[in-house]
Amino acid sequence: MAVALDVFDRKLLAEVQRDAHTPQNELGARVNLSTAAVNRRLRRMADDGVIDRYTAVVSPEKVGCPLTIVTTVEVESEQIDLLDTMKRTFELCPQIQQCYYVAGEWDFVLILTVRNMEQYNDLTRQLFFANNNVKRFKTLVSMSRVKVGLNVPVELDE
Amino acid sequence: MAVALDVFDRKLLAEVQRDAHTPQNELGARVNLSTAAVNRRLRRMADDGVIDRYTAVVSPEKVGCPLTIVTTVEVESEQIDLLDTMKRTFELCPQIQQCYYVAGEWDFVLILTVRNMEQYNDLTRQLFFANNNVKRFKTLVSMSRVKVGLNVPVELDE
DNA sequence: TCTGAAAATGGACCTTT
DNA sequence: AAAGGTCCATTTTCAGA
Repeated sequence: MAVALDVFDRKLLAEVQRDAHTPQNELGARVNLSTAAVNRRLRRMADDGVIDRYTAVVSPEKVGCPLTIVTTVEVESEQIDLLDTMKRTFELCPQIQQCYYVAGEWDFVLILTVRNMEQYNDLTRQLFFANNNVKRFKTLVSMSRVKVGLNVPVELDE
Repeated sequence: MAVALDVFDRKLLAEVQRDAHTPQNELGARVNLSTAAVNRRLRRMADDGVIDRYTAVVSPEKVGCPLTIVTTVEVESEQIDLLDTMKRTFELCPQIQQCYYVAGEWDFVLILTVRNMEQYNDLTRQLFFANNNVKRFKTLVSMSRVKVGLNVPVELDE
């Protein structure tokens, strides 16, 4: 599953996670590699799935979704097909940025981005109250997005 | 805080959140706009902070960080400077992808990406056990990353 | 919106290990 | 073979008319 990555690859990953718009010649200067080599490595990592995709990170506040909410969900039954339809529902809900199926006190952890409390309230009805398989859920309202990203740590030494 | 966005802007945001490497002429074709118009709109949204940054999404599994963990933390005291140093500590930890300061049963929700349980265990020592202001914390180990992203929902109608 | 210059990407080809 | 470098064609970005 994991892919062999040398120091150059890891440095490049750190750079493009920080800023994917850095031109390849600039990246080359930073990691000590020609533009062409940078190009090849980035392409290879994209082909290998090491780089999953490139994306624009949008500010939720600026587009009118200032409210971030973390919701934990406990299900009634962990029957496979019930879980699967539940996962699908969560995946399809645009306000759900992230959904983790977890072991522990809860079954799902959701990260939501919503316009306001009313919208969240509506969503709880659709997603939880209307779903027989939701035993209970807990809402944690974010007061501050202290750190937000999907950056994966990479070792830069050696 | 929020910025006025028309349908074109919102469609563009949806596109670049999906794939930031789509060329601007292609984007133009999709939303019915000239390349130059797309260029200007994207630049303006970046200048306005609507688009915060561009980033490469790296697969944690492929780089040897297959374990995602959600941790909730309750603090002893909510004294401002204690909270601030705590936030700073979380921000600086590379394995913490996300940190939300929340209202409710817990004070912080963390999303971590780690190599293995041992590394997580080490981190709990550093971050929680060594910190007097951590009253308790709970660990939820992710069995499946059902949906992962930072996509912000945008209305495409009208 | 169109046109064209500047910048960036990515392939061809040769060299090194 | 695998990976680097240089050079060149193509594509993409981006500003001026």
